[in-house]
Amino acid sequence: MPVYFFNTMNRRREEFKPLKDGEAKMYTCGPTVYNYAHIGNFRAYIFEDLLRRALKYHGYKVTQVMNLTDVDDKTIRDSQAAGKELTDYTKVYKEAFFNDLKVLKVDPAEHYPAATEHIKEMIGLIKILMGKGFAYQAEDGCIYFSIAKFPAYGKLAKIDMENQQAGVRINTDEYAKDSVADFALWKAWDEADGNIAWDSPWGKGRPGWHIECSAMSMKYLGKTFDIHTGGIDNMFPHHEDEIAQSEAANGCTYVNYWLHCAHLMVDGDKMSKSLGNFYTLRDLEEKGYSGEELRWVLLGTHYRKKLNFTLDACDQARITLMRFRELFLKLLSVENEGDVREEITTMIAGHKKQFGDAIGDDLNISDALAAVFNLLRDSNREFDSGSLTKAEAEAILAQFADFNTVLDVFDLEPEEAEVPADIMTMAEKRQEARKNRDFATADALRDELKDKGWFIEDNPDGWRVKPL
RNA sequence: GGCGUGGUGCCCAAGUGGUCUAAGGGAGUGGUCUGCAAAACCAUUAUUCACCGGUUCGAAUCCGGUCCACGCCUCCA
Repeated sequence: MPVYFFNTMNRRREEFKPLKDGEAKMYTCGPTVYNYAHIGNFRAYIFEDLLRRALKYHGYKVTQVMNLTDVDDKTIRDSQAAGKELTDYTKVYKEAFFNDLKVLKVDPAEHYPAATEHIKEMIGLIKILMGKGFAYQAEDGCIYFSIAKFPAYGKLAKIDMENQQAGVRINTDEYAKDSVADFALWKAWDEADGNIAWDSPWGKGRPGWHIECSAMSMKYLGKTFDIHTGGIDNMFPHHEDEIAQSEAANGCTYVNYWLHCAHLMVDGDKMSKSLGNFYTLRDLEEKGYSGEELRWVLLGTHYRKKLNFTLDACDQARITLMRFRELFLKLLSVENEGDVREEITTMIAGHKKQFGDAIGDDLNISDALAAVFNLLRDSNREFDSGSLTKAEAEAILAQFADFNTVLDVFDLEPEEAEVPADIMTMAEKRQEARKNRDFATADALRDELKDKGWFIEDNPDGWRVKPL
């Protein structure tokens, strides 16, 4: 079954044709570890997780690289402000980042190269660019990439450099570069860098931001690879610069498919570090939301569409996931003997097909979730009819497990909550009252239990107590 | 100024030339069940897809124009 992606390079939905059959190599722009990542960052990481899981669902072997930017203006600035060594400072946020990924059930990438551990590769790449005449050393000692030497510059962002207004806030006089748009490959050391410096053929200094992605993707994925992902705002200039560096140095196509994820908004406003209106995962965990609930919210909007994040949506996610949980509990309780009826097999297969087609069609999550909800509804209906066999219930649960390899939001083996003895006693007293048709007492006890956080549910064949 | 995205029911949202009198979720309403609830299920809520014009046997889907909202061009996923 073919898989399709919307390729930003051509602004079209295209069939995915990997360089090597059955394998997908992807590179993802990772975090700059100078602070805790916020929920908007995680929107992107969850999109990339969905992408790799969708590829795997369709049988691809995935090799993903995600870089960690642990040296740049911000990490240097903030580590100095904190009075810490750079590596000690970034270590804290690296660890926090991996912990957050775990909470959100983001599958780990195959490689997480850190910029500071690949200085040698970056210098090597800059050497090639210098050798081929694409880069030059300016009077300030920095090495710049000369955009004028790379005519294809702007092909991803569809920017024609001739027509660009010189940025309103750029003071051209401050720069030693030949052209304002030229970007730094290597930054010569200055006092603000403190003790952060590496030796290079061009004097001591540190790499520019863009060069790390080109150098590290080349090392782990090759000169040309299948998929490059990132946030829409990284498209220009960062990804454009990556293309320029890599294609100038290697003389071949850098990436075949570019996938960009839209922004996350909070209550209708753009969220960003500079605006300061952001939630970290910690903030939301403190409010009592689980990783699965947040994952459900971040997963639910198609990646190319702006996602409006609200706490209301998180509350809703809890209720929705509870609906599934209730179904799983019901299915696990089925004991009827018997085979799996043909119609059940057909029903399950139909929903599986819808799900697979949807997730393979540029990650159409809405349609994929529709399939999941359709299975929920049909399963409930079958359960209610009372004819469901244990084998059928297991087949349905197996299908949810299959969906869960992509979604990873369900607990497929939920357990009934432990009910404290005093709560149980009250519930039993209520049943007694109901039996005697003393509904006033029964309802009073039900209200009292509700105040204590427990809910009594009467079923045709009994009753149960569950937490609110 | 340049580049780009989007406007689908009360809300979120899929669908991008015929099976669309438009999927799915939320909310509402009616019903089955229940002592009453809850849960679950059933029914119901867009002859219509921002607006105007065009192409076509046929358009939410293509083309042109208008209006509105938003993003990037500057560190940011």
